[in-house]
Amino acid sequence: MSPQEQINLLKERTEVFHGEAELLERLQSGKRLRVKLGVDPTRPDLTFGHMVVLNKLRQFQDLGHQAILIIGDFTTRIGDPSGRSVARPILSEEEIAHNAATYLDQAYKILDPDKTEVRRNSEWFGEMSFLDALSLSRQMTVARMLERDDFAKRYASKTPISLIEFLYPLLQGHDSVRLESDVELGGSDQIFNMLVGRNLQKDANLPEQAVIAMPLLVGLDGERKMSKSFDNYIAFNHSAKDMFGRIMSIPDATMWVYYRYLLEMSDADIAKRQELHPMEAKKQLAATMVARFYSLETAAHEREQFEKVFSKNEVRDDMPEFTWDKLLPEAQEATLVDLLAATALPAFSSKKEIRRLIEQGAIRMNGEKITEPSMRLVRPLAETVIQAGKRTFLKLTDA
RNA sequence: GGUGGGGUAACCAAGUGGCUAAAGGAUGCGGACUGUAAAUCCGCCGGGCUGCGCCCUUCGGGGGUUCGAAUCCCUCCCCCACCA
Repeated sequence: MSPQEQINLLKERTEVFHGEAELLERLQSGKRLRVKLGVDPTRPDLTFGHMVVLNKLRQFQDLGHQAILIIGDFTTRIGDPSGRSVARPILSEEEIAHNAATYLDQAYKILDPDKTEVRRNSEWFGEMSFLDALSLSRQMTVARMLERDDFAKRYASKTPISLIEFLYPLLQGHDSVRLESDVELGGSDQIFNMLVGRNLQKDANLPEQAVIAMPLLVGLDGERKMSKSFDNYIAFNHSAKDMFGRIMSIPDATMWVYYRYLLEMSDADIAKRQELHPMEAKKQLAATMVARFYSLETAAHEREQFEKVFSKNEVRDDMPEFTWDKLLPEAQEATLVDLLAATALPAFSSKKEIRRLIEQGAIRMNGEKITEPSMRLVRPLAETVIQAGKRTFLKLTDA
């Protein structure tokens, strides 16, 4: 692919693309690009929000370029200033190693491991002296810092800004100097920090990195950005069932955003999809994503199960099984409430909650609605399928 | 260092002596309906119990006043803002 074609492709779906001209030159010189992405070792769970950036990184890899993941193990020790309400716990070596490994496992669902280099920024920060740190901070001015939009706003509204927050972008930028990255990728909340990297590289007489910011993906509610703290996310590690179901729960309008950023579908293809029935389009989205993280078979299975439960009002084929022996080994008879409570399933968080479910007509045994909260069961028990609402199913056997 | 504001259900936020397990909102859950775990409507939403009634725990921690406190007093802890 020609350099210009590469640029055109790489530009797709980005929110910000700085340094296009220099990047083109470098491509024309035949250079294999070094593309950097920072990783936060305090949060090992990747969500579909991360996928937007990872997809872009993968695109670079597919074009033959080198991806570099930076584990911010040093920066973690300082604590990310944006989460300043609560001091972040300092992670131990082991925790960082563990989180990094977990992170990589997930990231490799998208990235090509063979074209990925993993680095820790303690490599260089660990040996820097205070003097080094001071000379690093000389490369930034307060005025330049205050250009940053969120700092400017906070300063104007007299919300405190700690000095360390000023330092943070410098650290991130210094990573770029050390790695001599040609491109830095990130979410659009990272734009400023990434631009600082450009400045520092320039001061170090290095070619400046291009800065590519991807939009922040909207969450399941279709309004706020996807984030764990809003609980509106889908994680790489969600089960196939949950992944499928969660996608089905997004508002119709949001699914097109997902088609665009998660499946990287072209506008033309999206337009075609929009002719489908919205439910069908959403099912296809859900199935494609599940296939990506699990398999085609799993995706087909989940789609089938979903239709069974929600369209036909039937019961799932696969459900957890419990035996009376394990639940209540001593008892020869028990109330339904006690048995369900013993399963410890999330839907049965307390006995009160289970009674509530029964009172609301949510519990079915072998398809029959139970209305009596004090219902008792006696051993031996024939195999019984219990359903609580639309999402919780279990099979109960005697032993 | 000074001044002022604040800590309420594991989220936001009312409530300043009893009728407060504590308004309202958000989230969540259930039901109905449907084109989906979309939308809409209705209901539930601290826990326990031989349940429509009783018991236990809860309003930053501790102590006190009172027949009775989230609400008053004392004390301690923590957060925030403004001024230095």
